[in-house]
Amino acid sequence: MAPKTKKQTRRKTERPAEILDAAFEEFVRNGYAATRLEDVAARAGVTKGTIYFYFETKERVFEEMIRHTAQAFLPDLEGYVSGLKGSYTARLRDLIVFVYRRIADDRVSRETLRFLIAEGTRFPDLVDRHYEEFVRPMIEQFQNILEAGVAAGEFRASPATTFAEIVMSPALLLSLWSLLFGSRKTIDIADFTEASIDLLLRGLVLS
Amino acid sequence: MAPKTKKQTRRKTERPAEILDAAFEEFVRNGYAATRLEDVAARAGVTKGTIYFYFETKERVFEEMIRHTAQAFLPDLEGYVSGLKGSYTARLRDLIVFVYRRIADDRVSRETLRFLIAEGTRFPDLVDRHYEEFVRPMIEQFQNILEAGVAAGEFRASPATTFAEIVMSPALLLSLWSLLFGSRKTIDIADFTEASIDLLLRGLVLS
Amino acid sequence: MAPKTKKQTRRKTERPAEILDAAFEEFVRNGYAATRLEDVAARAGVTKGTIYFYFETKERVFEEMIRHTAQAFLPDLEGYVSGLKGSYTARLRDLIVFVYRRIADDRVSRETLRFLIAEGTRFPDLVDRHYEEFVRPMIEQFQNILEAGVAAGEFRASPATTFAEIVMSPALLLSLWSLLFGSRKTIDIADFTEASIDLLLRGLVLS
Amino acid sequence: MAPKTKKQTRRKTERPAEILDAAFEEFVRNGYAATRLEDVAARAGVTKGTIYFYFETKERVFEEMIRHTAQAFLPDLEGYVSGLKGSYTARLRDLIVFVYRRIADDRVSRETLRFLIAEGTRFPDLVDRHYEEFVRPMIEQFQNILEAGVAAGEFRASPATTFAEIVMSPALLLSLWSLLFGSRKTIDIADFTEASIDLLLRGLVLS
DNA sequence: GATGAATGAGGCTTCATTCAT
DNA sequence: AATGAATGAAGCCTCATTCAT
Repeated sequence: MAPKTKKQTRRKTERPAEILDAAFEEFVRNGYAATRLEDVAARAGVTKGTIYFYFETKERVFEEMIRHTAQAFLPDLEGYVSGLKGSYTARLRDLIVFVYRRIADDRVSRETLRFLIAEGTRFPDLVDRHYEEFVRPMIEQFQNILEAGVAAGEFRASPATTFAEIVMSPALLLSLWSLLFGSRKTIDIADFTEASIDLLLRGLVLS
Repeated sequence: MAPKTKKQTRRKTERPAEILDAAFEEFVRNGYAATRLEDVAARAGVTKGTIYFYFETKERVFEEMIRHTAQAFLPDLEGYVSGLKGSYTARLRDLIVFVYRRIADDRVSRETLRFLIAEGTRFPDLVDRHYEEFVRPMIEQFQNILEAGVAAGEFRASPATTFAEIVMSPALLLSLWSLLFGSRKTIDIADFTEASIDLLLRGLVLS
Repeated sequence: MAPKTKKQTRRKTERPAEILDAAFEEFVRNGYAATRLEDVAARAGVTKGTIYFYFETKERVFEEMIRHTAQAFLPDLEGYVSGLKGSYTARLRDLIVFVYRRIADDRVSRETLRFLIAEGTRFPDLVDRHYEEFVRPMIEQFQNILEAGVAAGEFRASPATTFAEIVMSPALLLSLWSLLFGSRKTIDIADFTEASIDLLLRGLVLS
Repeated sequence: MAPKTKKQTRRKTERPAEILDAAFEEFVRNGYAATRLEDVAARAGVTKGTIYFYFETKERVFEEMIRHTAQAFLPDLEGYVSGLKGSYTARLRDLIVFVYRRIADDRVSRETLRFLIAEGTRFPDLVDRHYEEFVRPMIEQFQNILEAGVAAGEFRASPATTFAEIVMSPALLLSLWSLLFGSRKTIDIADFTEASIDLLLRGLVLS
């Protein structure tokens, strides 16, 4: 096993990921239509042709890029949830902080949201896939805690406990705020999160 | 003034608006980059050249279209707010219903949000303009009610009263939901709104 | 009626034909695949874009080019045949000379045959169209004369009189010869035609 | 020599022929320009690189393919002719049947003709080579019989006896017919051949 | 001998924009 | 005001060819 073989093998294996990483950056910079595959190639350190060796079309690059950057959130989420302890109030608070950080703070998640909103009409399968792998699991986790909290007599059985989406909505606002205004107008994420949690728990928890 | 002249005059005056309406539909259908000015022209019942008589570039058409469709929200909002009566709780509830309908239910607002998210990087002025004309006034109105409610001893002086954006976040979620999933996955807007209001007021109002 | 208007109108009308004429020359020079539309444009004195204003694709240019160059043979043939006089032997001879000249001598017909052979698999409709407009009428005219000649007792009722195609075959050989060998190997068309006619009539005519 | 070695050796020797056979099929299917060497490779069960081990360029593959498929006609022809017996009329008839079958009936000959017509301008050497190895020998054989028949007093000394090509022309028509119309329009080869022979001999043979 | 990853020139096609009428 | 023919820059994609392994 000469190192040479190893190097090339690694190359062949890593190339697609390198290309998709470069694609992410270029698509972020210019949007789907205004991005030239040649620039993606240049950023990845290859030439146009190489991209077409791994991906059939520009659309395919985009789709795979979304898939690529979206990987491995589910395990994180489930791992985190299974580690939650304490009262349901505490668990809800912790999960909110965890999820808000992911949605509002993480550049990749944020820009992926932009892609899905901007190009979702052209790539409905991507959106649905994202729903299954991101949105639904997240909502279900919140739902679980809400229902368990209600069952445990910790939370009030309000209509809001059937709309776990509500709990996520301030995080979405933060994400959109960042997408729209970038650094021109900022919201203090920590304070905003705290305020949201405060409001939420006051509305939920039985006094 | 023969009727012909009159009609033609009206035509001349309406042309730009007709073009912008057509542009809105085409940009919705395809997104900014994938929309061809020729299709806009066809939909408006004119030819490409005519568009260039009224607008300098495709970018200009897009910008004017955003302005055009966004007009006349401010007066509505201020008119509505000035008509609010009763307790601050009641006023807040009424304003939320009014605003949610606008943000979540109105196709034009929704698609404008998509445009701003998708193309905001390319048109930061548009976004900022929108902030001034939509987002800030809305937030201020909520802020006013929240502060007045606190001052009146109706609302708790929670951190949330300094983040009026939170109040709008469920509406944004509804809007995004619709942009992403269209008719594939729906949330009952009325129920969702009620649940949001319920949660919010429980969190805010002093018992 | 300013001459300017006239000029432009004429332009608009003539452009397609000019492009197709240029296309014929370029396709002859390089074949279908190796011809660049840009060269066609240059030869026609326009730019690439103009071609796409009039024709959807390169394939369409090719198809229309074939149609364009093929026009107006049918009228010639029928006109010629209706003018034929004398014995059927004489008529047959005259028609052979007329048709051979067309098939073997005319560069456009010859190169069209090459196009059809080379690209016929890709454009079967073109081939079938050509059969209907060229081959079948020609055969029918020969068939008519052969049958009339037999009926009149001038020709022998041989199996060949049911295969009028045979009569055309020496012309095809001449055409192919020219397509294959160009000026490298030549056959004296007049002599060859005479020899063919001589052989044919000896085989057909009742002594 | 283990059987493995033997097999591999045989492989090595046969590879070029296998590639050329595959090339023939692909070139038939798509024409020269539209055929991708990768498809040739796939059909031959090798990879692109292998083709370049045996052939320098795509042009070379094409040229060699033509040579490869064209091999071994000359021996057949000469063998057949040397076996002919009987009157010159009978010999001519037999040779016509033999040659017609080859030209009109054999798929390889037919498609080779298509290649030569389609790409002959780009590969004049191929055409000339074909002339020397196919066309000229064939014509000479006919010429020989015609001249011998005239000398023997069997055939009339008509101008046609100096144009042996005429004798081959119905076969060419059959071949072209098949190339152009494939199975869409068919001519009964046997009947057509009989009719041609009948006509020809009536025109040639002294009564 | 054979592989297949990588290259890059080249062509088709699109479309924003211009301008003579 | 409006038309629509014409332009030409630009980008996607193909594929013959190379070469390290």
